[in-house]
Amino acid sequence: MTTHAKNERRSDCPISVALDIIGDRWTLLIVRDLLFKDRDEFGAFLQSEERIATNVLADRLRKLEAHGIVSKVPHASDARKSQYRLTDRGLDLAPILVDLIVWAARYEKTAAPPKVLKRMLEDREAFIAETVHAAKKRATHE
Amino acid sequence: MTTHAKNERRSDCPISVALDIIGDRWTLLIVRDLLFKDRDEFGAFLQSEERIATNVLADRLRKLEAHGIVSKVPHASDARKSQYRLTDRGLDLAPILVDLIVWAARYEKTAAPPKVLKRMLEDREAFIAETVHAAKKRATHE
DNA sequence: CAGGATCCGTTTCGATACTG
DNA sequence: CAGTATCGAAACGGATCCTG
Repeated sequence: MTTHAKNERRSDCPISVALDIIGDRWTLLIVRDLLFKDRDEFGAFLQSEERIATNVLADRLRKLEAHGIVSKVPHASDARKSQYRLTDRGLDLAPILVDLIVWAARYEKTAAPPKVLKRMLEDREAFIAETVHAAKKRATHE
Repeated sequence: MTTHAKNERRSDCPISVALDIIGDRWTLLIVRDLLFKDRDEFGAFLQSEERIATNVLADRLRKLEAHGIVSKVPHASDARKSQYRLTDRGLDLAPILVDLIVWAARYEKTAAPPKVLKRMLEDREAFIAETVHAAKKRATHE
């Protein structure tokens, strides 16, 4: 049922929404998928390597929708499917996600960073613009 | 024990650390407290209005330390206390946290935003610099 | 008294089976 | 394919206890 009646706490740093969305592993992952990967369907999210469970995914998509970050629309061609799109509010997270990824990568001494990362670093503004544009495009006519 | 060789998953977006730290309500909150509030002791974190439990707090501080985001040092004047400081890596989160707070506030139609928020918006760079500087200062001679 | 650790009832998670 | 139902396992929250 998960009628999370939101016990909204007031803080002098209005971070409550951010806590719910960013401060949750799974919602963060979904937003990442929507932004940077070509995933916008239920089944596509499931294929993320982080292996989210179906019930948790359904719950988080509902939460994202409730917060106005994602909107659910019936799929254009396939009646069985639904498509999840980032709203403007969700798209506004793009720069933050990029910075977050860059931050994480900076201290991670793992193998060679992927090309994406290089672009994020050297061409941040353009990369963000392209990402948002691509996400919007996907949303309109996929 | 910094044996964080755990279940490191490889992703083409190296977001794993970010998931562990930012994608967790409590660690996110601790970092916020360290950055923007004058809290750097165990007891101080407990007084956050979000009411973290002592066992969870201890766990998250350990996790932050393991990830090299926070360091624990004996308190200068009071032998009973410990002080938690943000490392350089932790301080690098400042711009991201600021953007996150601004993002959250932009869509939150609650009461008048606090002064801090105004500064974050109108004077972002300077505000971040001051915040980091203040955190460092606190760390050295509090 | 500050910084935890431990116990314990409740909530959430994660895996899988199941349904429309 | 997109979810829901179920259930054991893990995490949480709160209270209390312990230790320097």
